Amino acid sequence: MDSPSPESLHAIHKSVIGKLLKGKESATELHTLFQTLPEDGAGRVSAQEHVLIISRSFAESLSLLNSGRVNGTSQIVAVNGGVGVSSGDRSSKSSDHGRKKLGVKDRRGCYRRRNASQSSISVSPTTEDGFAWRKYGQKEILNTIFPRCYFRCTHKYDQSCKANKQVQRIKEDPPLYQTTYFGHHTCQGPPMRAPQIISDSDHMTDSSCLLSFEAKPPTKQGPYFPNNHSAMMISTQELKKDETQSDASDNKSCLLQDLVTSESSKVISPYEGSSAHQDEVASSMQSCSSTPLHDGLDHMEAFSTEFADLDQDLYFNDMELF
DNA sequence: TATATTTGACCACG
DNA sequence: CGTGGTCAAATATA
Repeated sequence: MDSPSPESLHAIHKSVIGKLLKGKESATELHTLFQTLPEDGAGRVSAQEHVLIISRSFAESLSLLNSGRVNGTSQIVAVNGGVGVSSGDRSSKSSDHGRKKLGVKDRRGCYRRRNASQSSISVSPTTEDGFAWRKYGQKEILNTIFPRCYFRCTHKYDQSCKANKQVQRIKEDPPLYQTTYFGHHTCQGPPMRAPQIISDSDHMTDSSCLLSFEAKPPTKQGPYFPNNHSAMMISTQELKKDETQSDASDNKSCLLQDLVTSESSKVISPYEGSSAHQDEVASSMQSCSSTPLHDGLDHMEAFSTEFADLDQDLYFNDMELF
């Protein structure tokens, strides 16, 4: 049949994602606005709920678009297919109650490393995203200040939802979290309201930026995310190294945050021309870092020169994969 | 009592 | 062998 050319498909995808991103940004800004309103009206609560729903709807759509691209190659099979630990499995080994069953070979850690090729990264002052998550692990990660938290969808077992996410705090004072999503929600909009998410965030300002990445299959010089950050972060890591070695770990996080900020606005730009909104997002994020960083700015210069490549790279990825 | 979180163990991967 | 992702018993919370 007359199927659209790949180019026009790319264009359509890009356009759709751009619009979704815009909508989501608006929703989050709206949400932020609500935070500033007095808490008297009951209407505010319901309005906020709507905002959450909208926000969630956008996030889900984006997630679907991301994962839909591989369609057929059941993404992230490694996680569930490989490990295959489900409730039944669990009960089968609950026979002995010892915490350490050294003799018995249980299946802890029996997993395949996640194929990072399917991920969306969101940087936000909150971890709130409207979905119900269940934390299943936390780990100290090398060269990071804060531990990384691992979440799976609450409906992993009852609805076989494969959505997972990793949340890493990247800045302390105004909290800033980098959330990496894997897989998309196949669960039905659960009857639960949003927050059941991470405990340590009471900030509801959901001014997040969603970056979506896709691995280029052939590039093999190690995993797509060699460390704990996305492709975007990879080269920022080098900058970070300087910082790390020099000293102040706090400085490090500031720098990272700054980089992230610029990333966000940069990355979104390929989707849609209008940059006014992006600036708002960027500045709203910037406002999170009240710390003026002289050192960081120096690095930003170096970073910006590198950025041309990064930007292209990212853009390229998106183009390639849509 | 049911459900969620914590945390040490386990193991694949590089 | 080090690191990161996951499991699951123990524990906490509703």
